[in-house]
Amino acid sequence: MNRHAPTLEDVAREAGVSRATVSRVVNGVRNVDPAIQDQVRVAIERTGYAPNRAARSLVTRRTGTVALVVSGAGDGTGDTSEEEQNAFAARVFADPFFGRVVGGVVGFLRPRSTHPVLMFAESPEARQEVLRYLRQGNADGALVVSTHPDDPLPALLAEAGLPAVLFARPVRPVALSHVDLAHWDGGRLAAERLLARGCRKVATVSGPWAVAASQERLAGFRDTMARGGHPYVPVAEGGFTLDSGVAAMAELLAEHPDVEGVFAANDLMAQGVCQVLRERGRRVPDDVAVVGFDDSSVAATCRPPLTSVRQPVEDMAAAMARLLDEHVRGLRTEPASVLFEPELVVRESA
Amino acid sequence: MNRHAPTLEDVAREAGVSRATVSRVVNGVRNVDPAIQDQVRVAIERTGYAPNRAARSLVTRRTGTVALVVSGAGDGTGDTSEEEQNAFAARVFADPFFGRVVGGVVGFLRPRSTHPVLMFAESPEARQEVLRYLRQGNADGALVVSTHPDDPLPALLAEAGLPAVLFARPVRPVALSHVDLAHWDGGRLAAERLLARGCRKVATVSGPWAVAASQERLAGFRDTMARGGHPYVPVAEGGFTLDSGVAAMAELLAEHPDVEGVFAANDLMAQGVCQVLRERGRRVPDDVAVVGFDDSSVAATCRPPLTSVRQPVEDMAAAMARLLDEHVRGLRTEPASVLFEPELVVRESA
DNA sequence: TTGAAAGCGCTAACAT
DNA sequence: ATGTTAGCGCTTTCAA
Repeated sequence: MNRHAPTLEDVAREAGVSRATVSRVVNGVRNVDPAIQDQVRVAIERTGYAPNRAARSLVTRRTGTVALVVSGAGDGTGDTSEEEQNAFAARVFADPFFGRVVGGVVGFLRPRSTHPVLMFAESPEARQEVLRYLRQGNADGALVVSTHPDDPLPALLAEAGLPAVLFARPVRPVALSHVDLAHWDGGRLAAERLLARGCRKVATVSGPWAVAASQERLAGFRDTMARGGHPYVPVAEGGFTLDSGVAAMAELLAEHPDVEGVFAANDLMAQGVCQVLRERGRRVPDDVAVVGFDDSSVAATCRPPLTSVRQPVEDMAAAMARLLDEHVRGLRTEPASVLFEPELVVRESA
Repeated sequence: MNRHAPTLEDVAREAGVSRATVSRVVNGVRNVDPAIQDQVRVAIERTGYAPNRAARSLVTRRTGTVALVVSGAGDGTGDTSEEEQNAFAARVFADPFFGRVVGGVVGFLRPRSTHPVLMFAESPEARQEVLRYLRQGNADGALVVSTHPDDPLPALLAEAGLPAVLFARPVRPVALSHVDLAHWDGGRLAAERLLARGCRKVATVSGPWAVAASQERLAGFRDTMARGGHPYVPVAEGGFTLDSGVAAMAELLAEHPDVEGVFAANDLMAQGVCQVLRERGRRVPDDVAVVGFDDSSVAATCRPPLTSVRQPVEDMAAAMARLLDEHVRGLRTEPASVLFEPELVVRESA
């Protein structure tokens, strides 16, 4: 028994036609006699033929694969051990946000029979590896989710002329398409909710200063609070992690023990906020109302469940994949930016 | 300016040698004059050459890619909408276990310049897609993590003669390599800890009956408790989720309000156990000691931090990747099974 | 509408 | 030690 996978040639022989005709049928090109199409299809069935990806890719110069890159800003000063990389992967997956990104990307790609290659780019070597990978034609382009504002990868990608789409607008402009959220509006929604509940003393745990989204959420929140008659809003900076939320809330509570409402710039930090509040004997939402951001899975599992500003991450991720697809297929040549609107999801915490 | 990527031919011309020589240098084959090696390397540098993956793959019949498949047991009776798929992805990523698997896999793969393609196989169509993908030569093999004991994918893979390695021994034997944990010993470790703390009334929240690992953990726990003089241990079945842990503990507490120690078959459920306990006014560990399983990230973030039976998931995942690599390279022809030992990690909950 | 034939860029015999 | 050459399986002009 020959363990060789059947080729176009085999199918052609079986169907009594030429390779070219089989190719046309396989690729759904018109101009093929319906009767012959059937013959070919039967032959394909009988031989168990599956087109060879490498051969096809060699001539079409397309791979039907995209890289999904989770990118940091490691500068290579630390060691790039396997340990460190594991830690990076663990951190990434610990954030429920990323699972939603994957869900959205896969949702778009799968109907097109393509699947994402997962790459981490947290060090200079890892970034070079991403570039090498794309240049070798392992994938047609990259979907990049940066975990850090100083991430150099987008610029490298743009420079190399490799198709890529970013999640969130990069701090320094880069000639790449991206999707983003109207963060200012998200901050506004949080403020409106707290205002509507009658909270007078409010505080906020922001994301890292360096992240543009943090600033916009904060601005939207503050501007709206000011317009509502509360010009001063104490802020503590967090790092989008549970621990940083805990620390920030402890700090806030020390200086403003009379706080009645808190807006945390993501759900993970909001969870930390709730923990601290409970430990200090404050009830949520009776004593202190808490609004989170993202509407991630922790929003639902948190005690109490979090009222949160929903970021339609799945839709945004799917949009990234669509943009990349358009770029790769040459349907789109100029970088585009797609903006999504947030939405308030009311649960128990506020 | 020609936007064509440089080929071997270009490098050869630049270096004044033949394509074959350049190929040898690129692939690190000996028998090449050191001086010429340098010439070639310079030429590669100057041209910015990167080997074309498709062309290489076409002749070597290897892709340097592996599929990382997260597999369920969907039977296609429900709708396989994008929504459902998103939900599956979200559920998978909500479990910190999976992040560790990815970390371990990437840790092994990356030094070899290969990267995993992420696939979900929760429906019959998705499973066929995995088979198709592998048969087309998109990847050399699959690393399969099943979320359900009745997962039909392993058998399909084995039948098709596609290289694959499983996480955990499948319920019905399949001719594929796998890695696994000595679950019985894990249950024993949990029991020993509770026994050592002097807990007399203990209960356990098990994993789903259908999962072999659940039964083994339970058996190890019960046998050891019995040997320690506690032949009867109440059990409530959980589903490895936070909610199921909450429900199971509520049930247990209703029937056994005097419980002093609880072993939950994973950390997520242990977290649910702690939540219920706290809500019912029981302090952990003072009133009730709780031991989790996995030592996942929630073990550390849980309040209180969980004492847990550590499963070396990263190492196990890396071992999967290694096994697959050996199978693909033909270094290993018979299915193998690699067993790992658990370890107790003591924190505050017990 | 169909077939013949020329490559895509690379590796691996084989020849030198 | 190096070069020559024959494909790998597919798509795609170009003819018929």
